Amino acid sequence: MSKGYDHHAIESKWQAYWEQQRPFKASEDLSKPKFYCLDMFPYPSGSGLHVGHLEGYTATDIVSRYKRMRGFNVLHPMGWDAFGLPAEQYAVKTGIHPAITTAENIATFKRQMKRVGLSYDWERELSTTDPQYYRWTQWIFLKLFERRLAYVAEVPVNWCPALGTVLANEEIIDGKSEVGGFDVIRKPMRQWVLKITAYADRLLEDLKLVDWPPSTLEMQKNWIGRSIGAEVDFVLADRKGVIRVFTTRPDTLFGATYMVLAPEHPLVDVVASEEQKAVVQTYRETAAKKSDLQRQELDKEKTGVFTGGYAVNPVNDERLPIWIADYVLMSYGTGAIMAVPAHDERDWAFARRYDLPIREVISGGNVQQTAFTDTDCDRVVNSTTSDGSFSIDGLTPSEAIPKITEWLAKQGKGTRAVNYKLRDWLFARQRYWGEPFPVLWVGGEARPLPEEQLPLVLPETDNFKPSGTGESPLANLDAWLTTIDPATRQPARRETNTMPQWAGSCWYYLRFIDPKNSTQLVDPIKERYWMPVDLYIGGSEHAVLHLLYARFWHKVLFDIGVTSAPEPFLKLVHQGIVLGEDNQKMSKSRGNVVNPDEMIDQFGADAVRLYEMFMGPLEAMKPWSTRGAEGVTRFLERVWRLMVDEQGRLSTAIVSTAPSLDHQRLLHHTIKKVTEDIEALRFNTAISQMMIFTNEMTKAPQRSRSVIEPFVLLLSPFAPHLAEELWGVLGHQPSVSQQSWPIFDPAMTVSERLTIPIQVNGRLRAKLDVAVDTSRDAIERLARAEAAEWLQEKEPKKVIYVEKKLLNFVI
RNA sequence: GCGAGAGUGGCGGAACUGGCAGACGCGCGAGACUUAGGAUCUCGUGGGCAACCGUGGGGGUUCAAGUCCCCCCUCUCGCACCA
Repeated sequence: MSKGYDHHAIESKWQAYWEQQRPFKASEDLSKPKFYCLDMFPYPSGSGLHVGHLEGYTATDIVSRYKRMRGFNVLHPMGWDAFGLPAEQYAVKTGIHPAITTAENIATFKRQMKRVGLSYDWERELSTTDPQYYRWTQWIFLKLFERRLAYVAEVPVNWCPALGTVLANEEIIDGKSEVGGFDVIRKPMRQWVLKITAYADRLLEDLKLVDWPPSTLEMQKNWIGRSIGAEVDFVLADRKGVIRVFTTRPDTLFGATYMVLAPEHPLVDVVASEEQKAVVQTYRETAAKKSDLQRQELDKEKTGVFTGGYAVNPVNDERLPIWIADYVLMSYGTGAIMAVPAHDERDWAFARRYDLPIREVISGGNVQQTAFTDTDCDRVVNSTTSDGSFSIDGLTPSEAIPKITEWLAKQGKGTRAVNYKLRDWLFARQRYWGEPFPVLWVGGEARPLPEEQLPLVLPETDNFKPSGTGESPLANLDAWLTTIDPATRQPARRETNTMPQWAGSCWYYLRFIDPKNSTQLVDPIKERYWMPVDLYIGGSEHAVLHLLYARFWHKVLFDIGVTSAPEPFLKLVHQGIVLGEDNQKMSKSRGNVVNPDEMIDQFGADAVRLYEMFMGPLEAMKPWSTRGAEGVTRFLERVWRLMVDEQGRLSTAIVSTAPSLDHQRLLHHTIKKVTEDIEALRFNTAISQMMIFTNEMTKAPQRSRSVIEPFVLLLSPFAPHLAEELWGVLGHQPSVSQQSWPIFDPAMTVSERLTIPIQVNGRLRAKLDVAVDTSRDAIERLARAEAAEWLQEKEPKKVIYVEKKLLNFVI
């Protein structure tokens, strides 16, 4: 049997070498240029690594290996986002402590990552569940609390009376509990909330500083949902009180014909007349029973009832009937609107249904037929006060908006206002497997735990079932629960909520910089050196929440001087979803899941890495193809045979003599292409070029070392095990990772002959093979001869010559 | 409905600022070496007999359009009564 390319032997050999030599450690020498290359760290689930994970991890690994060879000090770490619901649910079912499950899963993930040859600096490994880590998560919470960015509010939770527990959104399917299928209702409970809205403007503004995919930027902007308009006060007609509304269209104020309060609005009771009280009450109760899902149902006919009350339009003193309707949400703006049916689709539909007047105040549409919402080209009409002292008639809406806003402000009836869709962040979970809050309750007041008492360690228990009161399982642990407040020496009860999974992932990139620091979250000198993250790769499912929460915490940490850069992640890329061979999403039920371990057994880690990158553009969604993996395996075998003979020795085709000019050019072109493609994360085309190189060299009976050796280096970030082995076969000491990245000579990337396509009227008619320095005249003369058949002896009207590119006769 | 991205051979996909459409790989076909080939190597492979036709469809700009402009269709992702 011949000694072919044995990926099993080669890969385990070099993995053992890396394990021992640790060549991927980030250096503490802070004088070198740095590159921080980060993956979104995974939740270590029971099912192990997925080929989708591997796509992103391979991409960052190639960049990291490449950057090291370019002389950068590279920080490429990995850790575990290990708190979370699945381990806890498993514990409830089996009684096995989540810490045990988590440790096992981490071991699996780590083993798989090492098998793929990912060049992480494992000395920086961290887990969010480690008290030495979550000590600092708790510390950040104390800072948020100190700055009044963490507060307690009554917030509705998903309460399942049958199960006696609070449920996470993920545990509810179609309004029923996932377990048992019981009803779930909304019930207000005391909750910790983080004031992310205080950072809304900066979170929006600073998106200008980052290089992120447009869709992700857009999603963040929409989530923050900033809109500029005015708040306007409408005085109640027959009672004391004021309804304040938010509107983005104060220019349509003269067109308001009724008002709407959200059913939960506190003024409803004040406004409702005696005769209407009963209907109003019924409507409110129906609305309250509806789930969010039902209330948001599309195409639903709008409903509402008249309250019997009236308010006064501040611009014309008109009496406007006040309605309640569930199309107005208590959670946005002021929970009340002025309705302008002529120029708002929702108000128009509602007015039609309940026969309310529609008054046109912007010309250009037919408001009896449909709402006219354009603001670009048309004019304001019917908008002058009865005494004529104020008018916006004749202006365009965009001119009218500032004018009327200013006027309202002068009259004390309104003000310019900015509104956000972004809500404060509900930060508490009624769970065991999360970070405990460093908070004590003393006489109904929340008191922070002193910093010296951190970490507040999650207490041991074997009962992971919920307490039955809606509190977390921690409420069952009396010995842990009751304590003494160190400040006042009074009896205290610990906070029983834990933090959501997002908490640990909000700042882990900072801890990788200085993972063992026991006195600080991160050393400021190291932080200034390493931050921001230069390249961050992970799934687009985190486009909003994780990335928004992390940016929020980062900005708070920036404000207290822990971080030095305004934004944490400079460049962000989402790897595309890897579909099954059937072009469907991979799922156990479809049976189309590709197991990375099996693929590595069959083809080897290098082939799997290479195929992951060769499938297509990193960001695109694309199907897995085992045939395709075979294809790149053939490529690696060809590379092997380029240098190694059948006895496993250096091939006699490898020579020390100078290469041909063609081979030199091919090499330099390949260096250029691979280098530029890695920089632009176009790994698929980099691999194509290496295939072209290999195909050419396979044909050559003599392969010069001076072209083969640089090629092995180019291949090394992609197929590191094979590259190390070949480097050894070529007679060099390990490791390729210590070699410098090859440099191309621009002079060598241009060839001495050119093919000039000859067109007649833009159609390709001939091709000319000429020396690069052939003059235009000479080319044209040759071209006329070549294209004579098509020119038909006519003199072309025009001859277009693009330098070294093309020649086109126009006849 | 709104927003973002995308539509190229039998398949995955190339084509940097408008300049040879289909690189590279898969699949397929032929040949070579072989007792043998599901190994390896070489050659071929968008359609059409041809003139020609071809980058979702229809217009346009240009000497020249996958690439730029206008209209439309389809798919993916996100948001969805946000006043």
